[in-house]
Amino acid sequence: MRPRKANSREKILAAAADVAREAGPGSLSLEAVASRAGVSKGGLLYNFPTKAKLMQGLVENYLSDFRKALEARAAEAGHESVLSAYIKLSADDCERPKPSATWMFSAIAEDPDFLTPIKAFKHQLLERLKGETSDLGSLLICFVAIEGLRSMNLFDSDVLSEDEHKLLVTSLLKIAG
Amino acid sequence: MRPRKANSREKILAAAADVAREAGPGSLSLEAVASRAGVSKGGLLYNFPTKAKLMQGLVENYLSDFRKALEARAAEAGHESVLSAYIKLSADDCERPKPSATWMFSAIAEDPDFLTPIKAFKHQLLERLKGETSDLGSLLICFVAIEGLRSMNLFDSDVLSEDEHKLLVTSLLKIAG
DNA sequence: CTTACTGTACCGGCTGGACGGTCTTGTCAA
DNA sequence: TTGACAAGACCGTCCAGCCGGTACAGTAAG
Repeated sequence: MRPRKANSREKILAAAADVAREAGPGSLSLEAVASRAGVSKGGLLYNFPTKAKLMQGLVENYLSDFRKALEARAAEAGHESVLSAYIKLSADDCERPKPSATWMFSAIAEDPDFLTPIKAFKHQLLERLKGETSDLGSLLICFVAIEGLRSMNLFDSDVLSEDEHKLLVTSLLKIAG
Repeated sequence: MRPRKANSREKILAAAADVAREAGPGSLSLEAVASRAGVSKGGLLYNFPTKAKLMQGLVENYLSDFRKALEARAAEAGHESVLSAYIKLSADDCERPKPSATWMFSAIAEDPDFLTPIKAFKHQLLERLKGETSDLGSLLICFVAIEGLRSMNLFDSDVLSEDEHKLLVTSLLKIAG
């Protein structure tokens, strides 16, 4: 069974994301995270014995959230394809003004391999989408375009206005079929 | 004998990119760069008085190379638009198996603001492309798709096969008009 | 030609601070 | 009492930036 105060883990994960976002990915230290989470360093190290484990936790948390969100969207009525669900989900994710996954940069700095599960997931997702359509060209465009949207959000590049963002999404949904 | 006329600056810049790529963005230390460049720490600090200056140098070097390459492509015969030149340039850049700009992660870790010039350039580029076409929707798709391609290359995500890469590029060129 | 001076390019040891991880010492619920 | 969990002082390591040197090129007076 999980510890009695199971919320410490999640608080720490959230705190880590906050610190990376607000203080910069290079300032993600154990002390900063602990302090932000309202926990001592020892407490943090108890939940995540190593910084690597913390990064891993961040990645796993991110992936499970992503999976859930995508499944929820895909199950909604009005989506004729997983691709359109993916597009809409990503559009919403990237509409939030502030990037939420800056911690990825910290993880990469620590060890680029931390992102392997995410790459694997993306690959898996693309395979799934391939089975859904016969127009591979359009699928690839949509897939890469979403990747671009997400990366622009991650890098905090606000080169697209709100109107452009909306136009982009409707255009993508159109060619997605 | 030490090369008296050696252009250490460029050697250092190249070495920094190499170190970030091979040892990981988190291992970009001044000593590592100096050693890789065949220069002492003091020599490095002589050319770049601060780590921040080194990052800045990396960004400026990257941008000037990018500008030159784009202008060269655009000037080539057979390009009816800057957009198609941009697409082809990016396709070629991303075909190289190894990411070449991993140092960006180091720069972000140091201070996210280092990438501001790059964002500005991208914004400027988009404005330029806007003046070229009347189909804003297609332009936006191409633009973010390229962004996606580049980010996938940067993250070393090889989710697309070679054939898929080619199909994507031809599809993009088609909707680019 | 030679000696003395000046500025440039580079060297490498040092240090102060930050950070990850360990260890000892609590604390509190059952 | 006990054992899961938390606290934070402490230690070893790493690194950016500093500083006092070295080597050499140019110049120009003697």
